Amino acid sequence: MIKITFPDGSVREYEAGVTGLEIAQSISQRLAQDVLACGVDGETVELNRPIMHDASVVLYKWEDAEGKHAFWHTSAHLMAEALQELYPGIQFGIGPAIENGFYYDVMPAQGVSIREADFVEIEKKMKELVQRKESLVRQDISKADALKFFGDRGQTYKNELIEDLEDGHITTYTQGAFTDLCRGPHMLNTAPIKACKVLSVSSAYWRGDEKRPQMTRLYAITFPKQKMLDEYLQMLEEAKKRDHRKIGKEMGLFMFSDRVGKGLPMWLPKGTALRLRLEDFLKKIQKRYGYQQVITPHIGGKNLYVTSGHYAHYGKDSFQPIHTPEEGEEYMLKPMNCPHHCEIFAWRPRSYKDLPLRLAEFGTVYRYEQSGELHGLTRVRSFTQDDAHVYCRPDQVKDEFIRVMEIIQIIFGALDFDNFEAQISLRDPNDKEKYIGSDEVWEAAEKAIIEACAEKGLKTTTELGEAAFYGPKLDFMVKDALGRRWQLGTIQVDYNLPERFQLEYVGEDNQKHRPVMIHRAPFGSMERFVAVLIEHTAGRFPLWLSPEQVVILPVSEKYNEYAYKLQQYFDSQEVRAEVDDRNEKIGRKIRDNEVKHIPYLLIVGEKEQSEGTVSYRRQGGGEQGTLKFEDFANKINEEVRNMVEKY
RNA sequence: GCCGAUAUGGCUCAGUUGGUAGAGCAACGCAUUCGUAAUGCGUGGGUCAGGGGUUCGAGUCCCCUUAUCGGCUCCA
Repeated sequence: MIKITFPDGSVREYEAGVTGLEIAQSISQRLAQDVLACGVDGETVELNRPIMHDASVVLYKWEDAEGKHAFWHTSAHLMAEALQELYPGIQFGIGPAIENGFYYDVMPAQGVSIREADFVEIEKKMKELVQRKESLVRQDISKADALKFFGDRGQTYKNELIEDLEDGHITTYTQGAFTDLCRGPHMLNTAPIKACKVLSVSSAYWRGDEKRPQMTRLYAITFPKQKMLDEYLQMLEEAKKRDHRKIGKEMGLFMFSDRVGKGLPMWLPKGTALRLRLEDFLKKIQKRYGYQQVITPHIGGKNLYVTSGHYAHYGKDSFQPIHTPEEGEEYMLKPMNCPHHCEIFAWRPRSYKDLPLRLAEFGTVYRYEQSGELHGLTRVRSFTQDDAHVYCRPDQVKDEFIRVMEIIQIIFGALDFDNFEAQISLRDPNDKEKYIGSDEVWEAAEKAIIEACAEKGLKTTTELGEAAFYGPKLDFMVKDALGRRWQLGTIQVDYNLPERFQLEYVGEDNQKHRPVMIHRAPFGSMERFVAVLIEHTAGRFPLWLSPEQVVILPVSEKYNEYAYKLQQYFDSQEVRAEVDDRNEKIGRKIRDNEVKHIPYLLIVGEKEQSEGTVSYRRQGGGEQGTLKFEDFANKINEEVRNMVEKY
């Protein structure tokens, strides 16, 4: 007999060789039906894997990430099986489960392509295969046999994968006529897959290498119930309604023009009002944190970037130099503000008493992003960073880093951005060529970041090889409406630029010392931040009043809750009379909590020339009075500001 | 940059096997002043992304360019 320990700490005894499924059956029939995979001592395995020793066991259902993973991974095999039947001669790459569903990279036979129009056929075939209730059979296979097996079937990509595997650790899974190289784990058979949907087709480089062939990547998702698929698809539709590109267009926040150029956004009056509101908010905080504003030109001499090292790294992939009538004179659109700020630091001799010197600028920069990368406001070719550079003594780095983290926390907190991820990006220790600066300097910078995060108790993930070429960084990542991850705030410790610009300060010892530089941008870029803010607020959070009396009111399930707050102010005939006709209707709807019919996002109470007065009365009795429209608007502004800024 | 898809009035979309551009909303005008999915009547608005080709004839078929969308790669 062996002892099986469950997550709740309870222990049961079973015969050696018992399987996860048998354990589930011993608990309840219902559980046995729902369980998809099991964890044995931390490893997820099939339900029919015999357990030979004492172990801690977790039974995974659909609700568990591991359960979904097994479900989707199995579904990937199912789709591959369908593709194998539909597209003779197709070769398979990899087919993993992902956050929402799975994909399979395939290479159809020469001259064959898989198109959106074929999705229905694939889904049909998958459903047909499910009907056969085929079991997935796991088999250990030697490397030589595996190479022969897949080689005989012309699966060159699979063989390339096998080459990298260690003999003795190779397994395959077979269902019906389809055998795949796979580590598992899987469900015991494909029967639980009740609903499937091929979502999109695109291409992906084999093994992520742009020099390798492009595979056809099919994204799909499956569910144990048709209803769950319907709900998922509906959820996707809802998410599309929150897309900042759609809302930005509808609300008139920003625009693009082919004549101006792709990736070059233009802020319309309402969008500008929103953006300025955010900028003012940050400026106020920065003032409190001892920052000084500076303003620098949009271009800089090419030599500036040769000095900074950016030219060597990005020169060829940037907007190319601007030439003047002067022979040999070249300027570049600035792709970042740091070099300009370094010149400001070097403006005059600096004392240790000047440090930390915190220079802030809403600096518009220009980067030649690959055309296929452009995406709404989130990836553009001209954008404004809420940039600042903190020059400090080496012993001040950690404190300054922490102060920057505080600013980011204030902002994210005020805007209710709670589900961000903090990512520490370090250099790839195996590819030091990519980076500039000495080992000691890198180690000091990485240590400072790690310690600062630990000290602030920030939950972080660490990515190797994601550092900027001049230093490690801490990034704050937020997801958009469709779950795509975008980097917003960033803090970077840099020992290299001060070196390149030979920045110095005179220390207490009357000797010259090199300052350390911290790059930081809490919003990241105004464009991207506003994009993500729109998608977040459209989903759930209240409202914004700019100094121009623009209220942006997002619609969501929680809409009523926010609408109620506004109701307090709009509960008067006079307000209705003051705002223009269209907004009047909206005001009324808010009052009546008639929100289900309102479009995604509204602007309420916008009034350009108002001379009248407003009588207002707070709902539920209490405060009332009469104010000029302007004062009334300011009053609302103030209250909403307090509400939003919370601190 | 790469693979694939898309491109019709301000917006959302129709437009059957190629035969002289349609709707709703918006805008504008008049009436109405309470009409609480949004009053009534009327008006204007598109060389169907741009260019080339096939054809007696192209929004509809073919090619090129541009932009956008979904991914890949990239992201100072």
